[in-house]
Amino acid sequence: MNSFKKVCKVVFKIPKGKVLIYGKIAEISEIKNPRLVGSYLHRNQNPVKIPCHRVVKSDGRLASGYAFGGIKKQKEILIKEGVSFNLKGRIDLKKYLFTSQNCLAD
DNA sequence: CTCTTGACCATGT
DNA sequence: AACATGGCCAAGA
Repeated sequence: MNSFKKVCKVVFKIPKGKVLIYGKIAEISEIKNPRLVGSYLHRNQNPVKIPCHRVVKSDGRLASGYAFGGIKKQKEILIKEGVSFNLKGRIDLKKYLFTSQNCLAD
Protein backbone atom coordinates (compact mmCIF):
# COMPACT_ATOMS: atom_id res chain seq x y z
CA MET A 1 0.00 0.00 0.00
CA ASN A 2 1.40 3.36 -0.96
CA SER A 3 1.34 6.39 1.28
CA PHE A 4 -1.36 8.09 -0.72
CA LYS A 5 -3.72 5.19 -0.16
CA LYS A 6 -3.06 5.37 3.55
CA VAL A 7 -3.77 9.07 3.62
CA CYS A 8 -7.05 8.50 1.83
CA LYS A 9 -8.07 5.80 4.22
CA VAL A 10 -7.19 7.78 7.31
CA VAL A 11 -8.89 10.96 6.19
CA PHE A 12 -11.93 9.02 5.12
CA LYS A 13 -12.24 7.54 8.60
CA ILE A 14 -12.45 10.87 10.36
CA PRO A 15 -15.87 10.87 12.04
CA LYS A 16 -18.33 13.70 11.66
CA GLY A 17 -17.76 16.48 14.12
CA LYS A 18 -14.06 15.69 14.51
CA VAL A 19 -10.96 17.04 12.84
CA LEU A 20 -7.47 15.78 12.23
CA ILE A 21 -4.26 17.65 11.69
CA TYR A 22 -1.82 17.03 8.90
CA GLY A 23 0.95 16.05 11.24
CA LYS A 24 -1.18 13.32 12.77
CA ILE A 25 -2.18 11.98 9.41
CA ALA A 26 1.45 11.94 8.40
CA GLU A 27 2.28 10.02 11.54
CA ILE A 28 -0.44 7.45 10.99
CA SER A 29 0.31 7.13 7.32
CA GLU A 30 3.97 6.70 8.10
CA ILE A 31 4.89 9.72 6.05
CA LYS A 32 7.98 11.62 7.11
CA ASN A 33 6.94 15.06 6.03
CA PRO A 34 3.46 16.39 6.87
CA ARG A 35 3.64 18.61 3.83
CA LEU A 36 3.33 15.56 1.68
CA VAL A 37 -0.07 14.86 3.18
CA GLY A 38 -1.26 18.24 2.00
CA SER A 39 0.41 17.76 -1.33
CA TYR A 40 -1.31 14.47 -1.93
CA LEU A 41 -4.70 15.91 -1.17
CA HIS A 42 -4.04 19.06 -3.14
CA ARG A 43 -3.05 17.29 -6.31
CA ASN A 44 -5.62 14.61 -5.87
CA GLN A 45 -8.64 16.45 -4.54
CA ASN A 46 -11.46 14.07 -4.15
CA PRO A 47 -14.06 15.75 -1.92
CA VAL A 48 -16.60 13.10 -2.73
CA LYS A 49 -14.57 10.26 -1.32
CA ILE A 50 -12.28 12.19 0.97
CA PRO A 51 -13.65 14.63 3.59
CA CYS A 52 -10.63 16.91 3.45
CA HIS A 53 -12.63 19.65 5.13
CA ARG A 54 -12.03 17.83 8.41
CA VAL A 55 -8.31 18.26 8.03
CA VAL A 56 -6.75 21.28 9.70
CA LYS A 57 -3.36 22.59 10.74
CA SER A 58 -1.72 21.92 14.09
CA ASP A 59 -2.72 25.38 15.30
CA GLY A 60 -6.34 24.51 14.85
CA ARG A 61 -6.65 26.86 11.92
CA LEU A 62 -7.75 25.87 8.48
CA ALA A 63 -5.17 25.18 5.85
CA SER A 64 -4.14 28.18 3.83
CA GLY A 65 -4.82 28.36 0.13
CA TYR A 66 -7.48 25.75 0.35
CA ALA A 67 -8.75 24.97 -3.09
CA PHE A 68 -11.94 23.02 -2.73
CA GLY A 69 -14.24 25.94 -2.11
CA GLY A 70 -12.46 28.47 0.00
CA ILE A 71 -11.70 28.81 3.68
CA LYS A 72 -15.07 30.16 4.62
CA LYS A 73 -16.82 27.39 2.79
CA GLN A 74 -14.85 24.87 4.74
CA LYS A 75 -15.58 26.69 7.96
CA GLU A 76 -19.29 26.57 7.23
CA ILE A 77 -19.15 22.87 6.58
CA LEU A 78 -17.29 22.19 9.80
CA ILE A 79 -19.71 24.31 11.79
CA LYS A 80 -22.52 22.39 10.21
CA GLU A 81 -20.76 19.20 11.26
CA GLY A 82 -20.71 20.40 14.85
CA VAL A 83 -17.21 21.80 15.13
CA SER A 84 -17.12 25.18 16.82
CA PHE A 85 -14.73 27.96 15.95
CA ASN A 86 -13.58 30.71 18.25
CA LEU A 87 -13.52 34.38 17.34
CA LYS A 88 -10.22 34.04 15.54
CA GLY A 89 -11.57 31.27 13.37
CA ARG A 90 -9.65 28.70 15.31
CA ILE A 91 -10.81 25.23 16.30
CA ASP A 92 -10.57 23.85 19.82
CA LEU A 93 -8.37 20.89 19.08
CA LYS A 94 -8.63 19.73 22.68
CA LYS A 95 -12.24 18.87 22.00
CA TYR A 96 -12.41 18.08 18.34
CA LEU A 97 -9.10 16.45 17.51
CA PHE A 98 -9.83 12.92 16.42
CA THR A 99 -7.29 10.61 17.99
CA SER A 100 -7.28 7.98 15.30
CA GLN A 101 -5.80 4.73 16.47
CA ASN A 102 -6.01 2.11 13.75
CA CYS A 103 -7.46 3.98 10.84
CA LEU A 104 -5.49 1.85 8.48
CA ALA A 105 -7.39 -1.23 9.54
CA ASP A 106 -10.13 -2.20 7.19
C1' DC B 1 19.40 14.37 -13.24
C1' DT B 2 19.05 19.20 -10.33
C1' DC B 3 16.38 22.82 -8.55
C1' DT B 4 12.25 24.66 -6.86
C1' DT B 5 8.02 24.27 -4.50
C1' DG B 6 4.60 22.99 -1.09
C1' DA B 7 -3.33 22.06 1.93
C1' DC B 8 3.12 21.67 7.34
C1' DC B 9 5.47 21.45 12.16
C1' DA B 10 8.38 22.57 16.17
C1' DT B 11 10.93 25.89 18.28
C1' DG B 12 12.55 30.41 19.47
C1' DT B 13 11.69 35.42 19.91
C1' DA C 1 -0.96 35.03 20.26
C1' DA C 2 1.85 36.48 16.21
C1' DC C 3 6.02 36.29 13.38
C1' DA C 4 10.52 34.22 11.79
C1' DT C 5 13.55 30.17 10.87
C1' DG C 6 15.03 25.54 9.82
C1' DG C 7 13.85 20.97 8.57
C1' DC C 8 11.62 17.43 6.44
C1' DC C 9 10.66 14.57 1.72
C1' DA C 10 8.25 13.74 -2.68
C1' DA C 11 6.46 15.49 -7.04
C1' DG C 12 7.00 18.82 -11.10
C1' DA C 13 9.37 21.69 -14.27
